[in-house]
Amino acid sequence: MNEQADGAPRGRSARVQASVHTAVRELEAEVGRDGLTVPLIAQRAGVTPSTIYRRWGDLGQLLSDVAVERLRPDTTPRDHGGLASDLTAWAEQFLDEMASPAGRAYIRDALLGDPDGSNAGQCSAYAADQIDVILTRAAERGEDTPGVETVVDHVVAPLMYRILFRPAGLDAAHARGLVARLLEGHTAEK
Amino acid sequence: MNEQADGAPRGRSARVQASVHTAVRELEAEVGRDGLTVPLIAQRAGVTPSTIYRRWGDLGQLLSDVAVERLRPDTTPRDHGGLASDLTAWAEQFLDEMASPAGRAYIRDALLGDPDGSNAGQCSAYAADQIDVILTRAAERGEDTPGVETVVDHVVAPLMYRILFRPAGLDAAHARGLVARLLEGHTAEK
DNA sequence: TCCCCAGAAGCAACGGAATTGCTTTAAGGT
DNA sequence: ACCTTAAAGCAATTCCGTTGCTTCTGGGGA
Repeated sequence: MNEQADGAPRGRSARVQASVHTAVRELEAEVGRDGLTVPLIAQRAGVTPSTIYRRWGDLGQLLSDVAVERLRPDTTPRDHGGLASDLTAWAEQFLDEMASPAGRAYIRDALLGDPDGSNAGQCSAYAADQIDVILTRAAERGEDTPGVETVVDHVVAPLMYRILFRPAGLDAAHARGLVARLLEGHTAEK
Repeated sequence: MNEQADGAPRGRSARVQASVHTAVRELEAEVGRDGLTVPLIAQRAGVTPSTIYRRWGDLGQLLSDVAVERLRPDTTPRDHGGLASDLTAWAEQFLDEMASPAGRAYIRDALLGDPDGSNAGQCSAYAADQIDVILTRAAERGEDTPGVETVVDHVVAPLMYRILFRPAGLDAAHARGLVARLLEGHTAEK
């Protein structure tokens, strides 16, 4: 016996996982990030604390899971008709989402409760996937494109580094400059 | 009444701070990063737990302090006679120290228990200072140099991003490539 | 020199989070 | 329809985190 066609997924485990995740999101909005506690989340989710400890280990890893879920892009990058404008728009949006207080908090949580680095890797993969879409589209147009790794190194990494280590003096202009420099450099060395 | 000329600094506060820091370092080596706990550290340091909680807030912030202390560079960058070799050597050493398991743990701790971002800023400042020394030296030789911000964006940031988000496939060759690309790009667009 | 005062550490008690052995229930396969 | 296995519930225990109050250190002023 399985579930219907709606969102409710298979089995008790999945139900628990879903209710815990939504409990985290709800409580995060209600009591704030620092008011979160495992017993509190458990109560809201209609679950015993030990269940959470056994499945996630501790609060940090649970928050890390939820954070990664929230950092997943919900749309594919818009098509602006050219590589430069596609990348620029994407970088600006990326910066917007990640540099906000909420975005920074999610990044921190994701890195924090992540012993083996798999959650952080997932975040990086999200960005790489988005960039890959943009680059593939550009290549199909016949444009000359840098590699995904190059874009990650010279656009994503600088933005993320500044978000984490030097929040001051980071704006859309800087993001645009990074993209511009990347494309100049790429076509120049071609 | 003050202290003698040796390392023991002024007053009870400083003595406590020192003994707590050394207790953290000792216990980190003995019981491992995950075995650390405030009461344990307090006992080793000959201090009551409440003292630590009042001074540092929680374990995370204490570890963040200790981590930043360890991430401070202990030497000025070696002079290899040219900007390219200076930067390359520095990048390789930076990667070596930061990408090791111990280095990654310190970076994580420094970022983690750092509500206002001042510790992370300090880490970034360490790297920027080192780079500034190299660039200034190059400028005095009459070499054409990029700005510190540019080096941070295109060498430090990519390395740090990969350390944090994508530990796999990161080696000295990649660090060298980043420096090479930076200097090409810089002279090319001049 | 002595005393006083502000700040920091010690002490102790309490609330609640984290952990664990055992039991119970649900899901899926035979 | 049963049986097996994995996951959740339950309950008890430990000890971490927190706080009000007391005690002590050490620097500055009378």
